Amino acid sequence: MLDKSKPVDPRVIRTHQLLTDALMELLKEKPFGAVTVRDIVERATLNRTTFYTHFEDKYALLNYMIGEKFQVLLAEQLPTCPRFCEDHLRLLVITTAEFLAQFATQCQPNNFHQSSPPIEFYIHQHLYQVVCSWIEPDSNPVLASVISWGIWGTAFQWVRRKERMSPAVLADQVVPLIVSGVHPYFG
Amino acid sequence: MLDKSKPVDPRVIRTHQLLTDALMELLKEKPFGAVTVRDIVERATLNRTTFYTHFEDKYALLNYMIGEKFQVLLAEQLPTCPRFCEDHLRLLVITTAEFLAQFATQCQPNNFHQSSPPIEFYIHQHLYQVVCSWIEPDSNPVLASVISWGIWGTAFQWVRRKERMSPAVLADQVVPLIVSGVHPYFG
DNA sequence: TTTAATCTGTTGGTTAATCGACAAAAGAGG
DNA sequence: CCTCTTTTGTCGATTAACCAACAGATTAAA
Repeated sequence: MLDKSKPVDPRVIRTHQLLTDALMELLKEKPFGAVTVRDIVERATLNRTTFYTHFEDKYALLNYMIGEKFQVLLAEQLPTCPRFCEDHLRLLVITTAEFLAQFATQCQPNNFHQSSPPIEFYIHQHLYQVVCSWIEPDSNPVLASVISWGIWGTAFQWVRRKERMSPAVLADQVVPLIVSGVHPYFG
Repeated sequence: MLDKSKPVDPRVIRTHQLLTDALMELLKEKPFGAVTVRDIVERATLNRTTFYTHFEDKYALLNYMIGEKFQVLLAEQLPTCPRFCEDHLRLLVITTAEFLAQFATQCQPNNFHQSSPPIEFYIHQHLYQVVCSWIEPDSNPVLASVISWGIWGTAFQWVRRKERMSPAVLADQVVPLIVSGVHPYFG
């Protein structure tokens, strides 16, 4: 996004909604790589110029869309003021897994895994931001990376399996590892 | 409507759609008399000023909406080039009856019959225009009135009945009367 | 009746969306 | 390879949507 602050003008909100809705529809029909900016704006009944006043390119829109949808899911699952603890970490892992799974089913089966870069990559950035908001990222700049990539990678592999355990069971196995891993840093 | 010609600007098309969708939603919840312009624009996520650049008042919007929906239904039922004949007259009666019935079920049960003026009134204008497009209205200015009001009034009473015949049967009874009535004028 | 609140319709100034056009880059097919 | 087509990203000018504010009408309550 060109301007990261939350939009207030109702026209901007509507435009963002139209664009994300259009992209989501198109991802049900063809892989992200085959989607053009023209496709998106035609589906959204918007002018192509308007697209570029809001997003650099289609990758920026995809990133924005995933962030929005992930935030909505997080807001539903997490308490109002989440913090870095075992319970909330568990919910974060479950939500991430469910998000990837839900997204995979929404898109065409072959869409999800064959784009370059993989669509799943875009979720990590938002996951990282959540972890950063929980810990003090300046104290140890690597901490948030290890945690967020650990969660992301595990969920990434998990969602690709045909036979996979439930998100809750996955979280039960992941969280203790993270907690014991970061234990030295929290006494 | 302030400008009767079909809108071409995609923003105008979208605004019209948002307004009619909002009004239709509100009519499911409360009678038209209780719907304010503010209600409509809030539901449509539009500014109140924008409403007045397109419509005189809420009655004009209702009229426009009914016209649009009626036209869509007509386009589905009638052939591409309808004319004044028994077959197409029959389809017109059926479509009118079905439109009123469908509209009545879409709105709250008590909404439909207790507004002032009755919502049904707004359909006549569009019915009249269709009949005018079929005959030569200048030759006999009363002809279109008698036909359109005859169809409208019959459908109006028909839709208020608890136990009512099918639209097709209704048309079978109405059309012969019209045809024999206007027969002297068409030799 | 008076007061307070809401709805209506309008105005002028600001911001976003549209449009046509353009050059450059990327693909497709011969 | 070259040509034809499509896509991409950008530009300035036009139009529509937004917003705050206003006066007058309507309605509800005190």
